[in-house]
Amino acid sequence: MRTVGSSREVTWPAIRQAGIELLYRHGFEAMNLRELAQEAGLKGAGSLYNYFGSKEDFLFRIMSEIMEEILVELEQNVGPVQGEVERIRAFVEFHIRWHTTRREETFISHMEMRSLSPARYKTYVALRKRYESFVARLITAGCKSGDFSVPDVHIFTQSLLAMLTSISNWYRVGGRVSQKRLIEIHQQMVLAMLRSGTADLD
Amino acid sequence: MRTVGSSREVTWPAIRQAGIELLYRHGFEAMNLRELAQEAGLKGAGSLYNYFGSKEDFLFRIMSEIMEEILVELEQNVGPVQGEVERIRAFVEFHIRWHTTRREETFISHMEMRSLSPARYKTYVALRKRYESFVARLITAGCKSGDFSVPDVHIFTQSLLAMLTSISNWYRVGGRVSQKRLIEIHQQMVLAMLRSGTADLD
Amino acid sequence: MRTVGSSREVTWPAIRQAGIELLYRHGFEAMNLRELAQEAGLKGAGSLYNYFGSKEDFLFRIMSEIMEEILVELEQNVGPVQGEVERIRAFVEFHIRWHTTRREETFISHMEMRSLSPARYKTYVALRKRYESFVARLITAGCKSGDFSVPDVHIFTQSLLAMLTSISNWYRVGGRVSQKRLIEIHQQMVLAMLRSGTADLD
Amino acid sequence: MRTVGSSREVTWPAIRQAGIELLYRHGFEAMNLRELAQEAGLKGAGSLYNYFGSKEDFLFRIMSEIMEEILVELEQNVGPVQGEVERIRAFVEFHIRWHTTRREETFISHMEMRSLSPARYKTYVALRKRYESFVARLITAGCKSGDFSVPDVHIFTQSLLAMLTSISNWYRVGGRVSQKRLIEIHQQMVLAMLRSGTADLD
DNA sequence: TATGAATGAGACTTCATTCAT
DNA sequence: AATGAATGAAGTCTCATTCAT
Repeated sequence: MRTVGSSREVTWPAIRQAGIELLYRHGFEAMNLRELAQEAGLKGAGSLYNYFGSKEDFLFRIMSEIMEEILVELEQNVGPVQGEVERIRAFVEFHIRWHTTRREETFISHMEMRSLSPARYKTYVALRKRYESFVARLITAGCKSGDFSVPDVHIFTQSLLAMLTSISNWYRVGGRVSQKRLIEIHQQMVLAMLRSGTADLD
Repeated sequence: MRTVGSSREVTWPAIRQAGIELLYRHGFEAMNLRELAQEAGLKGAGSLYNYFGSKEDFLFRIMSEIMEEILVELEQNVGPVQGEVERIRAFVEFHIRWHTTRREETFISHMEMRSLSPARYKTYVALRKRYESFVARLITAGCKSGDFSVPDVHIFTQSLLAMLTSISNWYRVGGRVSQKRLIEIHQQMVLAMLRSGTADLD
Repeated sequence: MRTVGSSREVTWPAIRQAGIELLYRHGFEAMNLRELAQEAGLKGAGSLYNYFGSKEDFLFRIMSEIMEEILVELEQNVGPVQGEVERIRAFVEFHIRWHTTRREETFISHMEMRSLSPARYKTYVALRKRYESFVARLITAGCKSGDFSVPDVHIFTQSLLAMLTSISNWYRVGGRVSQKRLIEIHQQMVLAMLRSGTADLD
Repeated sequence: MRTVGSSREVTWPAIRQAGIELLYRHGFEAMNLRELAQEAGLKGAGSLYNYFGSKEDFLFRIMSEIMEEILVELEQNVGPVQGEVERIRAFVEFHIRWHTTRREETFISHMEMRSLSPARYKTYVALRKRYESFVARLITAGCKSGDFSVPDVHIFTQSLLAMLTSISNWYRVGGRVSQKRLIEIHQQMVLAMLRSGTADLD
């Protein structure tokens, strides 16, 4: 007898949530589907195959959903803001907020790319590039408007994202620094960096 | 028939080199000892156990050796330099140089921590902390001397290292940007960041 | 393609039977799970892990089931008999019959105790003690009733059981001596022993 | 550099002693040569092969030496005694004394026969048969002289030896019963058994 | 005769995946 | 859509044995 109410709309979210937890704790290679099934409330790993075609397919779905979600939220949070300085401030806030609130997802997104098959890797990288491009365009715009001045937009974008994303590695809710202050500090640092040199607008 | 002259002084370095390569390509969980043995010039995986007690012990040795090496080189390259500004410039250069030259080691050091047992994890983190402390002390000194001014030394250190380390993710020798220019750009960026706010000298 | 109808009720008995055979022929350390799987009608040793958690757990289950079985049969065969002399005769018959009919089980039960983990060893010894206690109580009762007279009940019990159990080492069905005669001879010997000295009824 | 004084006359006894200990503790299949080497004061298992040709050969040597020793002592202790009743008393004393004093050797001799190759098994069984024959002849002589009367000399011999040997399983020096009393009790029990029925002198 | 290291075989165990029910 | 069981492949690790030094 199966649990009442089990169905696609109930089971997949349970798998998804358990999956993120397990991917975060053990990593893709080290996690196993038996445990995933159990944590998702299923008795046997076989049932999972009603929801994905293979373990790697599962990983890809999790990672894609996360990426799509952040893209939607990025647009919602930063899209409407006017003025390059305000936009970059909004971006820093959004990025830090997301990556500290959803540490597990952040971690997975970065760590598990290597476990994707070449085809899915490409697809995923394309998705992620849309995020990076958003930032790169923002900076380029700021350079054109004269608000920013950086030596190399691409390098800058990479370094900026690495710096902001890395916060999730050490930040703990309820720690020495509040999220609000964390954001302020980084807004300040980023703006300083954004005036560090001559832009090349290639 | 075994290779003449094979012995501890020859075999361990071979294992180490092959190990770094495999850890980089596949990750700890996905790599396997048969392949490691083969790439190290051994016929069977069993022979490896003359050099470590378990797969995880192998990982720990590799990671520790890398960390110890970088600590020695850090001291050699930055230790003698005088003046905080020059020291930070030397550090940026050293860090970028090491992490772009030894991309595989860098990658491993960051990705595979999670595969260490709790005890070894602790030991390794302590080793790594010595590197971070070096940088934190440098920045603190600069703040005291008035050369630098940052909102929070600890946060700054973390973000700085993440930014610089991340270069190894995308930098390719022979790419659009020379190593020399890469270093200059980041020295400039870092110095800008280092004047981004009021220091707290806790 | 797997055999239709295979399921827990079919497979475990097959494993059990094959297991007893292999434990008898090779001993616990020398037997291997590949062969066990094959003899039980399974393709790979991995399948066995649906039925036990480890090789040692397998041993424990086999040994426990045997012990539980003999305890049930002891009760059925000797329990109802009245009068100490008749009871001891019934016991000798039952013990010899069981141990010569089920030589493999007997052998395993004695030889493989050493391969149990300390915890399981303890559990198993407790089970076995129930058998020994049954005999010890029988002899004690006989001493009290004046039918028997032995120097030391505990020592006597141990030696008696060793003697009777050892029959399975050399007895072969269809040999020089019939099972019936074997039983008679030992009943006679045991009764002689049971009148060999002054009882201590501690 | 090897330990001074290491030589055949020193090393083999060390191996022998360590071997008996390990065979007793772990059993033949479960013991391993690395540990044996170490406990014998050698650094590597390779050295052992100066003293035996294979692990099984090692086992055979240990077991044979033990058997030969007990045969010599049997002759020394029981051979000179006159009169069947006195001889059987002497035998019971000797057997119990040997098997309780040298518990490890006793245990090994019984448990590890199964690990011998067929050829060595045969050789070893022949050796052991000499011991059993000694006892069988003693009983036969007693039956002829009218001192004893047993239903079946062969069965009796087997059961007698099993009973006496089993003492080593539970007897502990310093326990409830002294060795002296243990011997007396069994002498009494054995003599009772020896008058339990009509001898067949086949 | 001892040592250190290599070999090769094999062991237990785990796991993604499949499939009848 | 879930379950229980089987499959097959692979992985880590152990160990007797060999051999150059």
